[in-house]
Amino acid sequence: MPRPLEFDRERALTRAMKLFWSQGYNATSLNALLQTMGIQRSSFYASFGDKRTLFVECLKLFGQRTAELTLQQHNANEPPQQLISRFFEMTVLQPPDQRLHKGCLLVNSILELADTDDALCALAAELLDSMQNRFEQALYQARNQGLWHADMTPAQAARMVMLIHQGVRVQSRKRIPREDIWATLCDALALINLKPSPTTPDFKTTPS
Amino acid sequence: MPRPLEFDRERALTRAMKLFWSQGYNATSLNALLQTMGIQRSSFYASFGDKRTLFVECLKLFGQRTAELTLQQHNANEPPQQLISRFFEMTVLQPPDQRLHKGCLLVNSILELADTDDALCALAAELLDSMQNRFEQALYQARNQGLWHADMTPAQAARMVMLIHQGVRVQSRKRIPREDIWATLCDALALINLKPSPTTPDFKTTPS
DNA sequence: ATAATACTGTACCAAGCGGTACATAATGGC
DNA sequence: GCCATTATGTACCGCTTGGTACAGTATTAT
Repeated sequence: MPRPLEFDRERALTRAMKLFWSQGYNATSLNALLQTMGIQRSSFYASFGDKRTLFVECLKLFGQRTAELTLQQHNANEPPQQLISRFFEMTVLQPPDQRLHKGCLLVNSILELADTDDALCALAAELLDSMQNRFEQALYQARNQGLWHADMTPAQAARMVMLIHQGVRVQSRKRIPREDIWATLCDALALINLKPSPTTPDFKTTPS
Repeated sequence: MPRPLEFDRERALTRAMKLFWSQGYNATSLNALLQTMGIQRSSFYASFGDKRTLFVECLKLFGQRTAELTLQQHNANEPPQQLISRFFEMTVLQPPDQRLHKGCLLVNSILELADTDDALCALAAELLDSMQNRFEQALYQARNQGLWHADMTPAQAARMVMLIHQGVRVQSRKRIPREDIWATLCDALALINLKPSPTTPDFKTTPS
C-alpha cells in the first residue's frame, strides 16, 4: 500500500561511512552527512535513527566490507597465509591514495573515542579482534599444512600482524608515499615469514 | 610596575595537554579546558590566544616531554639501543594505567585531524619523525660499537620501532591489560634484536 | 597616591550543533 | 477514488560551541 521505494539506503549508508572514515565522528556534522548522503533531514531520522546509531551501522559495515575484501577470493587451493598478504595488498597497495590515507575506520574510531564513548570504542575493538581471529585461524592452518613456520605461535604471529596493521594505518594517515609504506610493511612482514610475494608490485599506474 | 604573577602557566598548560591527550581536540570543549586549567575565560584568551594555538603548544610540549623521558638518563656508558628499550618501558611498562590508556597524543592527533586540519597534522607528524631520527641515531651508534646487529639498516630498524610504537599505542588505547601489551611488545622487539631486558618486569605493584 | 598591569566575574555574541514538528507531495495496494 | 505510507521542504527548538567585551579588583614599581 505504501510508497515502497526506500531511496537508496545502502548507497547512503556507504557514503556516510566514507565521510566518518575520513573526518572522524565528532568532526562530521549532521549537515555534512545529509549533503553527502543526498537525503533530507526528515528521511535521515526516519531511516537511521540518529547520528550515533548511524555510526554504529557504519562501523559494522566497515568490518563486514573488510572481511569480504580478504575472504572473497580465498579458495581451498590457496595457501592460508596468502589471506594476510592479500589483506595488506588490498588495504595498502591497490587502493587509491584517497582511500589509503583515510587509514582504518576502526583504528581511527578507537583512538578518537577511547575516553569519550566506551560503547562505540568497544564495538570497534571487537570488530578489530575478529580480524585478528581470522588471521590466527589462517596461520594455524598454514602451519599445519607446512606452508608457514616461525619462531612463534599462530596466536603470537596474529598479534604481530595486527600490530603491524595498526602501525601501518597510522603511517598511512600521514600522507607518506605508498611506496615507502609498502617497503616498511614488507620489512615488517618478512620478520614473521609473511613477506607478501616474490614479485615487486608496480606502483606506476595506480589510479587515485 | 604591573602585577607580576602570571598564575601558573606551565601547570595550566600541562593540564590542558593531558585533557587533549585523553579526549582529543574536537571533543575537548573550551569550558572543560577552563575548568581543568583552573583559570578564567579572559585569562585564557590573554595568555594562550585561542584553543587551536593552545593545542599547538600542547603538541610541542608533549614532544619535548617525550624526548626528555628517553634522553634524560642517557649517559655515555649506556648502550645506545637501551634508549629504545627505556622508551618503551617508560611509555608502556611504568606509567599508571590512566596514562597508558591515553595512547600517544601525537598519534591520536594525526588520526583525528588528518582530513580536517593539515597544519596540525603535519606538526604532529614532524614531532613523531624527530623521535624516529633519535632512534635511528642511537641504532647507528650501537651498531658501530658492535652492541647491536640485525638484518636491516639502522634506518629500517628505526622505522620498525616507530611501526611497533604506533601499533602499541593503538593497542593501549583499547584498555588491553598492560601485561598483554608488554608481551606483544617483547615479541615485536625481539624480532629486531631489541628485546628490552633479560629481567621480566614486575607488574604487581604498579600504581594507577 | 598613581599609573600600569594582570587577573576575576559575568554578560553577551553569532554560529553551529543534534534533534523535532509539521504541512505537503508523491506513490502504491485496495 | 481512497487511504496508508514514505518521501520532501522548511521552520523551529534548546543547547553548546569558540570567542569577545567590559567593569571591577588585585598587585606592584615608581
